[in-house]
Amino acid sequence: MSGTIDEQLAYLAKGAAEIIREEDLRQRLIDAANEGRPLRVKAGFDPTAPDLHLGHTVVLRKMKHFQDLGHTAVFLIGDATGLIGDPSGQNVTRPPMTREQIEANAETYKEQVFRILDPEKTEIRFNSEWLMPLKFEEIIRLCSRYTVARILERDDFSKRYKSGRPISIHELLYPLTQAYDSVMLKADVELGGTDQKFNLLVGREIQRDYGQPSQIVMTTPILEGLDGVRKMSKSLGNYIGVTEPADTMYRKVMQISDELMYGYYELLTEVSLDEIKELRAKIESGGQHPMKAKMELAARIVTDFHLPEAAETAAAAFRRVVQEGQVPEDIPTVPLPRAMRGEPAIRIDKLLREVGLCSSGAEANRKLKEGAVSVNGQRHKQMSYELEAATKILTIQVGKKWKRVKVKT
RNA sequence: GGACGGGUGGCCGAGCGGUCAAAGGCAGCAGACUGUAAAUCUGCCGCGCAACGCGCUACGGAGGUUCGAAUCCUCCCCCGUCCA
Repeated sequence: MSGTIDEQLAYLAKGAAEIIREEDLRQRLIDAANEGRPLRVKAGFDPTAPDLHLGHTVVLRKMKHFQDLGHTAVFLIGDATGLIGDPSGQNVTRPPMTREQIEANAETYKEQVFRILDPEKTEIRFNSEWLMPLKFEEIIRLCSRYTVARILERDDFSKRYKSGRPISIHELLYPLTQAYDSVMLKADVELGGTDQKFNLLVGREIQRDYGQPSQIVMTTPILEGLDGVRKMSKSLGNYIGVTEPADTMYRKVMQISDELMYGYYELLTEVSLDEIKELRAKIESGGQHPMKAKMELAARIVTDFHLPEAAETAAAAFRRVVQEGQVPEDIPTVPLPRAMRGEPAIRIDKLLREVGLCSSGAEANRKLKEGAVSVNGQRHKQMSYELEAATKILTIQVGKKWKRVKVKT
């Protein structure tokens, strides 16, 4: 543990949306220093999707900051609560997951978190450990400590209730179980996105009920997805996964709007707020091209999850493929479907479907008409394609998707 | 238990016997523009078929009425509201 308490506080507060309560955190840091005991900093993750994405990393980065000061990160995998599905921010009940799905997802989590967290100071836990053995009696006891009215205060619950959309009883249990996790883990601090605020606060009260000091709640801003409108999430498809290839990651970052770029700088890099403000001023006054700043951002993000040289390779690929419109390097090559071999002309619409460039023949047809299809660099609109005797490989492009088809061996 | 309202394409939502592959919006895809974008504009947006057409599948499920049903009837399933 290093630095004065004020310095530590400032370090931790940076990029946090809210700290409840900051005075408590100060005191807890002092206590930790005096007792020589690291704080237990909890953050829970639902294994509802197999991949972590940059949205998750906002919280993970904050955990890392605590680790930098010597504290312990408790990475909680909500395998038991995954059976409920966090209703936060949802307007519908989530379908529950199967045991197998959850376990598979939890496994991939483990591999991914250490791209950010320090394994030496991380504890990975599963809440099934204490939730599954819970006796009915104990569940009743837990439930008796909170009231329906208070649970319904939660924004999404009250909205759903008022608008006549269903809320299942088990969803009401979610905040309570999450709170119970904090009790079992003896959490000093719990981190989460601002949409988690309610759940995190319930933890404070339940801990008190169980005779523990209330955890400090720290929320981080919600990272917007690539569309710049909705929260980054796997199910919305507007995400960048931490295990995605460098090229893909780079390209996705470049696709965000200029406006969104500043938010990403703030939540996904260590660049300070002052520096970001400066960058913004420079761009708005015309002193710097926004694209350059975005490339810089893309490079930083790629570097966080890949080898340093990957960023350069990705940048080069981006320049070549997207900016210069050249053929990408890593196009998958597939053989010509058996049924189509030996013919002088190829039915391109069928081929697109067989090769997976289009999901149906009807779609392939539309794409042809729209002029989205190129064969060997030439836009092609006809259904059939006359093969020349010398042609061995067809390089086919449909919009952003590419494939090579081996016509002759 | 009773009364009422509802279940439509990935989502929201109109349609309430033929002209419905189903208005409109969102999301998505493609093209144009550009800085790669965003914004904007244009087109597409169930599947099959060498096709400006024909066929098939679709409006919670199963039957039925009708020349014809997303639209009417019956039963069932699911959801909501109010009363108890």
